[in-house]
Amino acid sequence: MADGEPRWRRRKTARPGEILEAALAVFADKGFAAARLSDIAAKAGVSKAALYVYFETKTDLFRAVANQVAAPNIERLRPLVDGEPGRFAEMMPVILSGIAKVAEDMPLGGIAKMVIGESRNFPEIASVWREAVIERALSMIVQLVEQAQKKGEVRAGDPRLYGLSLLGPMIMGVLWTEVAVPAGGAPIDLHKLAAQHAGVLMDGMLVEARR
Amino acid sequence: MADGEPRWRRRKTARPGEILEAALAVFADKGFAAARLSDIAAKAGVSKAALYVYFETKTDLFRAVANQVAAPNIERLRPLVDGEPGRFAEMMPVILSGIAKVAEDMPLGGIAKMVIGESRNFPEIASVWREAVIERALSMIVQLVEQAQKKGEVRAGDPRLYGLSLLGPMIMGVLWTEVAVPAGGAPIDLHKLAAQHAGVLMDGMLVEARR
Amino acid sequence: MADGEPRWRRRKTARPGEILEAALAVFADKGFAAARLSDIAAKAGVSKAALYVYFETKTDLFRAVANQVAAPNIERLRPLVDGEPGRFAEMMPVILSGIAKVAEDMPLGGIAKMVIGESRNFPEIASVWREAVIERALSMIVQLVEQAQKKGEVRAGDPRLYGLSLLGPMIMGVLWTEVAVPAGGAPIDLHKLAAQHAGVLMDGMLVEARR
Amino acid sequence: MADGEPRWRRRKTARPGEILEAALAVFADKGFAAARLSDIAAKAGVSKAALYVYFETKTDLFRAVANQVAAPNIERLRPLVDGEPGRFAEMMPVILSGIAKVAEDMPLGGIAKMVIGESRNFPEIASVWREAVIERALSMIVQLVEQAQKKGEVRAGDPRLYGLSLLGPMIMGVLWTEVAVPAGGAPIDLHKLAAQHAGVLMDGMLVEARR
DNA sequence: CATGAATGAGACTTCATTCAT
DNA sequence: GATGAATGAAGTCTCATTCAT
Repeated sequence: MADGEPRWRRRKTARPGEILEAALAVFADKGFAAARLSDIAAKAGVSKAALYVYFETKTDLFRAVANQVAAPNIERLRPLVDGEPGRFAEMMPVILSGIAKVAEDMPLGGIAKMVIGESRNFPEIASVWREAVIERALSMIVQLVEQAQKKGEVRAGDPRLYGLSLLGPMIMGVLWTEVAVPAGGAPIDLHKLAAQHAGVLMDGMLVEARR
Repeated sequence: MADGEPRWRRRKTARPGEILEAALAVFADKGFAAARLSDIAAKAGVSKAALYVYFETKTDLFRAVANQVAAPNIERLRPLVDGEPGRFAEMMPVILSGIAKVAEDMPLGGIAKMVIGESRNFPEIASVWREAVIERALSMIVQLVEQAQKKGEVRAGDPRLYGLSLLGPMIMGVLWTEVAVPAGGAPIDLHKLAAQHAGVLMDGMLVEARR
Repeated sequence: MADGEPRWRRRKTARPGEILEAALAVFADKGFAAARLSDIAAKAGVSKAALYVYFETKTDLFRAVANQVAAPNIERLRPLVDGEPGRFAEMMPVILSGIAKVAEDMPLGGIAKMVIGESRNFPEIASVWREAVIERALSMIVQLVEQAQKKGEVRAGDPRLYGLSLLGPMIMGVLWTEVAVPAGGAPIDLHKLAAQHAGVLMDGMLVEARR
Repeated sequence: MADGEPRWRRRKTARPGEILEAALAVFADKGFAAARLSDIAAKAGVSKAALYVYFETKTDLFRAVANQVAAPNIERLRPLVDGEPGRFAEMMPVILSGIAKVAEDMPLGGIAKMVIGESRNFPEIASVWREAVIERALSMIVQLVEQAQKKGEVRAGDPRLYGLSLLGPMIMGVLWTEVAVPAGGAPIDLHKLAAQHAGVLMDGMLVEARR
């Protein structure tokens, strides 16, 4: 023991990332107030005191998590609308299934739950998320809709509300998966939802009877 | 002090209701963990100890709020689908604007936020809400869709997913109003959303160009 | 209901007695601090508030119980030594089996436990019991011993310490029954103890061999 | 404040012991329910929260005190009967004065009071003490008596009851010192009691007159 | 007299945060 | 940088006590 080899050496620089990861998991699971720093520390494999080396307060850590995790979300969204915008009818399924795919890769539901649940207690975080993620996604869609309307592809109507028609079911699907399924609800296949919903957006639910 | 105001006057049966009301407001605002019994007591105009006359623990009170508040929700839903189910195309706008109306009358957004935020910490409450409210609403819609499909009014497709297409935007609208608007987002007119979304559901967003 | 016969009428005067009885049971069982007024009230079949009709505070009630219950104890002791004091050797078994008999008729163990346990918190009660019961009993015995010593029946020695030799095992027996038996100890027959201990007091334990 | 005294200094391994010591004092004095954690903390020179670093609950702390303090008691008893058991008549005074000595070194009275007072509220503790201390002491004596009876030194009779005859006065003496003396009773010299009681046990109280 | 309803004071307990090492 | 030990502040809950009826 005395002059032996240390059993392992810490990956110094990795620490903050590991902590953020652990914190995201716990915050997303429990919410801000119910999350215990001791749980986060344990999950990150460090002492409670170590958290304070990197983050000044619990609130700070929460902010960091929320913001840190917002960035990659935005990046994921960009490719969905970048480049030559094709015909609207062709874009929609791509966008919707893109969202379904993103939801597979990151704990989108947990994050949404966290942001929704703490929106009053941390207005700034709700702000950040609204501005950095939701609003950006929405505005991309609004843009697409407006362009499509100009080209005569999409009917007249408030583009923003069209955005909700478009996104709403996907978000509900994500929340359902996060909230209702653990409570005994039947699981939903987000990709099928994306596909069918794209159909609704294009042709409506009705068979013939217009008007 | 002598022959002054009595320190408190009994309002017997009213008390528990007043407490539940206050508790709903605070829980919906802050979430379970961040809600302080002193806030609830103050808002209800009683002492902290009085809460314990009617509810055994904070958890109990939360449960009572969540359950108590579930019942009227169900009642509100019933008229939306009762009676002769007319043509699907005529029902949809009614249902959607019905939801918009309900959202005006009760703090639907706050409740949703509360239930979503505490779903992991109180799985039973998520269960109750899923079963008593969401699932019930969804199944009413699923039923309508199935009937309409039989009559040839609605295209083939998973009725449950159609339900999400139908409800999703309204729920997103409600959450937007609760979460994003206080964080600086532009308000949404739920009735306009209902109307326009009904159009989407009927005819789709596209002008002519099918596929 | 309006002008009917009341279903039962309360035995007004009995109330305080019933309360004291209930209080004795609970105090003896739990001790002062751990005893809940609600338990006492329930056991007495009255409301908590009713206790305050007869006793000003919990402390008051405790005092009343301790004192009220001290009196009959003293009365029970009197016959044990009253009248012509016979020969000491004949008195001892009578006294000891008298104690055993008293222990059968009243919750002597519970009371002892109560007084012992609360002696620091209620010095006055320890005082009352010491003076009114223990000291009195002891002094009666001391007196007997002194008389017997004068008559040459009993050896020289501190009469007070003789008193402890005499009483100690009976008290230990009572405490054993109250404390150790519920905790799994083998029960003791107090009458047999009284008889055998009387033998010890008279002849000692040894066979012949006087050192 | 700058370069002043550190607010607290760690004494690592010492802490739990110091806390137990303080807790013993307070519990023995007040009983479980009436003991305040703040008193214990103050007496131990730590914050209330520090108690929770070492003990999960007040109950836990109480248990630890009762058990921790039982062990040394047992050790103290062992030498009293170990080794060649001499003649019974010679052992008795040794045992009794041994008890008197133990009572000088540790707060035997306080502990007894505590255990007796909380026996109903903490049956397990009464069990531990009965089994680990009382029963053990008693059985040692019972053994001695039985051996002595075989050798013809001690009269026939229930050895267990002889045990009570032997121990009872010492225990009463200890309780007297703890309970009655602070309430105004005349102090007792436990060593004198031991000596005189040993005489009683050997020869009885009577001068000549047998029977 | 009796009580259901209400409360103030205070207890135990938790937890984010800090300090000496 | 990292941590075990410690704590202050605050929260939930209990309970003796009071008040209007």
